[in-house]
This record gives sequence, C-alpha cells and structure tokens, in this order.
Amino acid sequence: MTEKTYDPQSVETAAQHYWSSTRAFETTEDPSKEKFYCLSMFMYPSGSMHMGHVRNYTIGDVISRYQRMQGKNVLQPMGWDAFGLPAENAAIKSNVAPAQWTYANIDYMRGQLQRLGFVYDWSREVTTCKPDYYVHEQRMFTRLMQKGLVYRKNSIVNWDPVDQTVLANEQVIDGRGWRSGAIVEKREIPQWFLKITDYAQELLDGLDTLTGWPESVKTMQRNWIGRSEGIEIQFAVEGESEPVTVFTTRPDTLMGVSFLSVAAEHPLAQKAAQSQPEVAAFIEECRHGGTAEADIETQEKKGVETRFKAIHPITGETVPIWVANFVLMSYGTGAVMAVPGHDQRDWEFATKYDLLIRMVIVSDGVRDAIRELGRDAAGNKDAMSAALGESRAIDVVEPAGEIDVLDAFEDKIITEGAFTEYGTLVNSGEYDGLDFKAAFDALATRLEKEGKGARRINFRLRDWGVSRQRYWGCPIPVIYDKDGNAHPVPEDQLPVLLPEDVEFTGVKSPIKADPEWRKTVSPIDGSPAERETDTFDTFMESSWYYARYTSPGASEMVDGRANYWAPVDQYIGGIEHAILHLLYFRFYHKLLRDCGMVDSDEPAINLLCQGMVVAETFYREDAQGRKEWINPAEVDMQRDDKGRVTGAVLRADGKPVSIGGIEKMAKSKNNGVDPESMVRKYGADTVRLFSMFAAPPDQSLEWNEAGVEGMSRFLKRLWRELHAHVSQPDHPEVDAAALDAAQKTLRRQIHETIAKVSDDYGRRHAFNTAIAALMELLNAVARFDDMSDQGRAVRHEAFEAIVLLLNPITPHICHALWQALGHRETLIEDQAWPKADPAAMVRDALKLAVQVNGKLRGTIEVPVSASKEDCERAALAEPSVLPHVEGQTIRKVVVVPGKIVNIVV
RNA sequence: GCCGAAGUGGCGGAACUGGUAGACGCGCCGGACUCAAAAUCCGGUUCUGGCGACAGAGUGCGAGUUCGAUUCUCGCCUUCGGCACCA
Repeated sequence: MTEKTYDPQSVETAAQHYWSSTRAFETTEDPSKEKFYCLSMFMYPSGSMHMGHVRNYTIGDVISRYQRMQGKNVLQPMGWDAFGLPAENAAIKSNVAPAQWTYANIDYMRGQLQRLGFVYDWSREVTTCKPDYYVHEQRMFTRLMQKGLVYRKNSIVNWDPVDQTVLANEQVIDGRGWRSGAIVEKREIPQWFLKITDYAQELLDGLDTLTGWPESVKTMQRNWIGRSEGIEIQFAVEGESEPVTVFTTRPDTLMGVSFLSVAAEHPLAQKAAQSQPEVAAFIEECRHGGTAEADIETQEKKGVETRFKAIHPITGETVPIWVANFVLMSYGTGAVMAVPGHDQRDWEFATKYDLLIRMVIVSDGVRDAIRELGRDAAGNKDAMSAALGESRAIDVVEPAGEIDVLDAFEDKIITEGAFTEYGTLVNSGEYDGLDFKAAFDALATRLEKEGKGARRINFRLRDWGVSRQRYWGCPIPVIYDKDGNAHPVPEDQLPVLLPEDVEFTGVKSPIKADPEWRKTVSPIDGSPAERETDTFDTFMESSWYYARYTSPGASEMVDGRANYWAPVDQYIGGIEHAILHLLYFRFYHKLLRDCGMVDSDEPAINLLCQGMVVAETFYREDAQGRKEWINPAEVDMQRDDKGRVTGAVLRADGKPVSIGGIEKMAKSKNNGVDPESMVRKYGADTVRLFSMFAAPPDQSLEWNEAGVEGMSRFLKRLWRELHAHVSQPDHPEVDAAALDAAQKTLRRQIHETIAKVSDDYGRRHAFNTAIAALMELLNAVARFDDMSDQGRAVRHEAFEAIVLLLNPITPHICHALWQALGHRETLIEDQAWPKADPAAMVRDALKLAVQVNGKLRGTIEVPVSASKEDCERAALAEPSVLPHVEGQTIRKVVVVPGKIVNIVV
C-alpha cells in the first residue's frame, strides 16, 4: 500500500476502475435525500477534447463531488450535441458520412472524459442526432404548431450565388462565401419561426428571480430582449393608400422630424424602385454583404431619397422618405422617423445628405438660463456658460438674451452633434415647455384620438427562426399538400427519419437532392404531398437536453421524474452562450411548463460561466511575410537573470521564434494544448488541479506548462509527506486540552483551512484560493517536526483534512491516500465533508495595523478583549509609530476593531 | 456601431463587506545534498534611492468622494466575449 513515489497512471487507472465497476455515480430518484442536479453544457463531438472542455467539465465534476460529500443525491449527466455544421464540413473534406464521423467522435471522446476522471451517470446519456432523441423534438414542434406558437414567414439569409447555397454567418468572410469567394447576397426565403416574442415579458421578468445567475448575463439578456415603451405612429404618404408606420420611444421629438427612413426591404422602397432607377440600384447595393448585425451597424451609413413624401401627423407638413441601409426590416416596423437634432445616427445621416436639422428639445440648463434671463436681463453670461458648456459660451456676444441662448444651443446642435438627452420641448407649437413625460402623454392621447397612432410596448427580441437549409439536422416534421398548405406530421408517423447512410459531397443537402425522400401523402385526404426538407436549428436540441436527462427511456419527452430533478441546481458553461443558448433554454423550459411537463418556471437556479482557455502564440515568418504558427509545446522560453522573458527558441533547431501574444486556444494560431497528452505526461489529477488553480473559474485561464509542473510537484510532495507520516507508529486521539502552543497553532490552521475551503467551494466557487489554502496547510505540516504522540495526532488530522478537501479536484490520488491513511471504506463511500471546530480556531491575541495619515507605520498585538481605548494607547506607544506623530497635533484617531488604527495628525 | 466583461510584481493570480497591496504557484537568484546531474530541501525576490536602519513611489490613464480606495462615483484608453445561420 505504501508506495514510495507517486505514479499517477496506476493510481488513476485503479480509481477509475473502482468507480465504474461499482457504478458509483449512477443515480436514482430518492425523495428522502436532498437532490442536486449539476449540469455542464454538453459536448459538441468535434473529434477530440480541447482545454475549454477540460475546464468546463472539471468545474462541474468538482461541484458534483463536493455536493455529494455534503450527503446530497447528485445527478451529473453528459451527452452529445451531435447535429451541426462541422460534421458536414468534415464530410466534404474527408468524404465520410456526417453520421459515421459523428458516432466515431462520440466513442473516442467518451473515453477521453473517462480518462479525466469525470464521473457521469452514463445510463442517462443523450445523443441528439438519434431518432429516440429527436422524435420528441418533432412531436413537441407539431404540438406547438397546433397551439399557434409556430408560423412561417419570409426571412433573409446569406446566399452564395456560385455554390447556390445558404451560408451561415460564420461562412461569410468579408462579405464573401468562404468556399466560393463569391460576393454574398441577401435572399428572402420562407422559414419556420417559434413565437418566443409571446414570452418576451415573462423572459424579462424571470430574470429578477434568477438570483444565482451572474449579473452580467442577466443584463445582457435584458438588453437583448430590449423592452421599450413608445408610440407607434402612422405617417400618411401622399398619393398612397397605405401609411408608413414607425415606432419611436421619443415622441417628444416628433416636431423635429425632418424625414423618414425605411429599410431596403420595406414595401415602399420596393415600390419606389419600380419607377426610380437610383432607388433600385441602391436596393441592389444593399443586397450585397452578409446579414450579421455587426456588419450592418458598422458599415457606412448610406441612403437614397424616394419620390414619396410623408405627411407629418401633427403639422401636416410633408417630409421626404429615404431608403437607408441602417434600418433593419426585422426590428420594429422597418421604418423610422428621423430626428437629426436629437438622434446621433440621424444627425450624421442628415449632415451627410444635407437634410434639415431642427432643434425641438433643450437641456434643463438652457431652460433654466432662459428663465433666469427673463427675470434679470443682466448676469447672462454665467447662465449661458452653465447651460452650453465652456466651449460655446465664449462666443456669445453681450448682451445675451433669451434668443441668444436658444440660437447658441441650436447652433451647437447643428454643428457639434445631436442633443440626445431628455429636456424641455421648444419649437413644438402647443407642446412648448412640456417635459418628456408630459409631451409623451399629450401626443399619445392626441394621436390615439385621431387614429394616427397608439401607445405600444416594443421588444428588440425577434421570433426564433428555426429553419436551416442543411442536411445534418433534425427534419422539420411538416407536410405540404398540393396547394402548398402546411400540415404537422401526424404523431403516429413520427419520427420523420433523417437518412444516415448518404453520400454527402458538398453543397446540396442529400434530402433535398433526393426526389424520393420528400414524397409522402397529405394527412388530410391522402393525396400526394411533399415533406419539408429543411432541418431544425441545432439550438433546438440544446434547449431541452437537460430535461431529457431526468427521464431516460420515457415515451414522452420527459415523465414524472423531471419534477424530482428539475430545475438544474448548478449549470456550468461558457460565457459565449450568455444570450442565445441561455435564452432559448429558458424559453423552452416555459414551453415545457405550458405543455404540463414540468412545474418550475426557470430551468436553472445557479449559473456559472467559465472563462476561456488561452495560451501564448509563437510564429516564424516565411519569405512572403506569411506567419507559420508554432505550437507552444515545441518552444523553450529564454530569460535573463531576473526571470524576465527575453525570447523563445524552437526546441528542434535551437533558433529563435517570434512571440505573438496571448490568444484563445485555436487551430488557426496553433496554440492549442492537447489534454490527452497532458494526462499521459502528468496524470489527470495534475491537469485538473492546474485548470482549477491557475485562475478563478469565470476568468480566462492561461495554460502554462511550467505551472502544470508546479501542480505535479505539489501532488508528489503530498504523496511523499503523507506516506512518511503513516510509516510512523500509531498515535493516540487528539487531546485538545493537552496541546502545546505549536500544536495548537497547527490545529488552528487546520480548522481555519476547513472553514475557508468549504466557503470557497460552496459559496464562492473560488477553487484557486481553496487550493492555495491547502498548499499553505501542507507547507505548515511539512515544517511541523514534532514527533510526539500529540504531534503525530495533530499531523494525522491535517492529512485527513487535506485529502478530504482536495478530493473533489484530484479524486484519484485522494482515493488512494484515503486508504493509505488507514480507512477501510473508500472515500466515495464515506462521503464525509469535514467540519471546522470553532473551539480549535479561538485566538487570544489580534494583530492590528497602525497607520498615520493612512500610511502603514507599524503593527501592534492586542488581546482579543482590548477596548478601542486600549488599541489607541498601544498604537501611540508603538516605537515605529512614534517618530511620525511626535511634535504633531493628533486631530483624530480611527479604530476599526480587529483591523486597523489610523492616526490623523 | 450596440450590449457585457477584464486591466494589480518578470508571469498566472490573492486581497470576499472601503481597512497592513502582492497570499499561493511559476520564473529567477543564492545555498544544502551529490563525484556530477536530476530529484528534493532551505533562504531571498514590486520598483527607486541607501552599506544599512529606513525613506519614497506603486493596482491601465485622468479627476472625485473618504481618516483610509485594487475595491465606490464620473470621464477616457486598451484587450476580450456576444450581436440572432459556429456551437
């Protein structure tokens, strides 16, 4: 049992074998125990694990094992997000069917997970590309169709005119198709949508109940949902029967409207294009480029004037209508009223095309300045200065009056940029002098009375487009009859199977290319009909997998077991999923609830978003200046005698390479480190320990092999020191009353460490500082050379604590060391998390810092019972403090009990 | 462009509720052991000045609040994540 040196491979094989042969992590519903559902985002089977996975799953495994040691019934499942684009790309590249590629990857990666010691309940594994999984998704969709939560409408996609295919945003690079290089066009095709907007308000309100989610994620979701209160206003168009409807959150600026802007896809733009070649040409130009919002928002703002004129709903004035490339057809009504004086984007557009800029709102400062001037025509310059800001005030010629203030402010708006804050209305006829709220109410009431508008709550959130024109996805269960009417596939005909044994050569989906696959009959009258050949967005599968884990084998999507396990107690995944996945996940849970499948309102109580794994990059440039990226594993760093990095060399040839900076681990920069090779070299425990130690879980983690070696040293040292201890003669129980000062001190540190580490695991998820505290404890134990009976007893207590506290992170070595400490039960069976003993943590003296004017000048030690006056007296008597207070008047002394004394002189 | 984060020694990071900045680890320097090396152990290591005691500066930049700011407020800079068809 007492091996001399630590051999990770044999220790880990033995522990893993023990866990799998005893099925230690298979879980059943047990109402007598508190449940804990710990879920890490499931894996895309890309072929091999990367460090991001290791980090994600280590965090999940640590939390699961910790909760299990708290005596809870823990569910930790794993599965495969198996549909998606990369399988199609692999199929094209290596001429292997997507299904075959996917299943082979899953088999390999399952082994990788096991070798890292992650203990999942594999009896609950899900694979989303299998019919026994996606049949439930199809059935759910047909039910949602019947509930009216599904509809079909045209929407815009990226179209590659050369490959004749729809491209994902990722496949559009600088406006061109990634394979063909052709300039991408926008194209409208009919697609299926889920009415997530019906749940917009609930998704927004629900965020307030998610106290265990990071604030940043909730803020991003709130902004994404984007609730705004405003008015929908109809502008009649001269000579047209259909008005243009706009939505605005700033009706107070209505009198400042100097034109309307509509999207290129807006019906009025299309109509203008018929008679105006320049409009047609502009719309054509807008068709180029991708659909990504980032591209649209960063491109140059351009527009063209149409022949149409809109009629202002209050003044009856006519204003021009423009087509503009920054108006999104998918947001609001596809048309906006432009108020260049009070909206910066409109201001830039108006400046560029020389359109009218009107001032209709003034700041409170200007309003106050005018009131001031009304009372006292003198004393004007200061008021103006305050109202306008330093730069404008100097230009004002005295004597300034009310008109000068307004003129100067208007001048500022026209030349310097829009004034976008709330203020007081001017140049607005009967509405002059009103503030935002009063103007909003007055205008809303009038427009509603005249039938020209209505108060409205608008959401930025758009309905979820779930159609994809791809092969490797779940077939959308819809049948089109001969008249083109869509019908859900009847439940007894589900699943609609995706053929797996196909030739996939590239552009066209095999189920679209095959004229037979789509042939079916109408569920209404049995006449010939065709299937939908689009497949679902893969976010569909990842929106409910957590629920399926609770009910393996259920004939429906979930069964009664779902309410035992759901909601997830701890969800762990990358911050990159903060909006899309996590919003669809929440939405789908509400759909499940409304279909009577779960009782809860939200799918996950606590959320932890881990940061990325990054690493240094290295490269050499060839003659053309192209960079050849070199893997960090092949490079040695060079340093000066102060340890500063001076350069790096390729180990193979000893010649220098350039250092390219820290980047996210990626194939493109060849800075990925293979987890498998790290496990072979150092063992899974070391890899797990490093990934938990090097950074707090929510920050990015820099992979550094020297740091990994440090972790390996720590585990070897623990092994050595612990075995040295157990080779000593047996020791008695700890007798707290009989301990000497040094023994007491070590014992206090043991219990302080138990308290700190428990808090770090359970509340803070600060695994890095938990490990640091355990290292400090081991350092203290190693220095503690007391070989007496009580000395050995206290040392034993320390080792037991270290092994138990470290177990969630490095479970293999702890499994072995627990038995080395003489336990007959294995650690996984004992499930005992240690408790800190308050009696062992009592101190009789406290250290206080003494500051003079906020600067540290010394420390004092006082009894725990010392009063504020005692502390002050001791501080003023401290020799290192004296020189700084002598000859000075003491103005104030701040004493913070247990922390600090600050003397102000 | 919009939304959300992050920025602290040579490096990763710590300081949890406004109270001793730099825990722990890496790297580097010095020492012990060794024929030697590896491994291991011990000591040192923010910067500047000083032989030293010590003094001064210091948490991206610039202001502010406070007896006291890495922490709170305002304004900037840089880097990263997301932006609806990558997952």
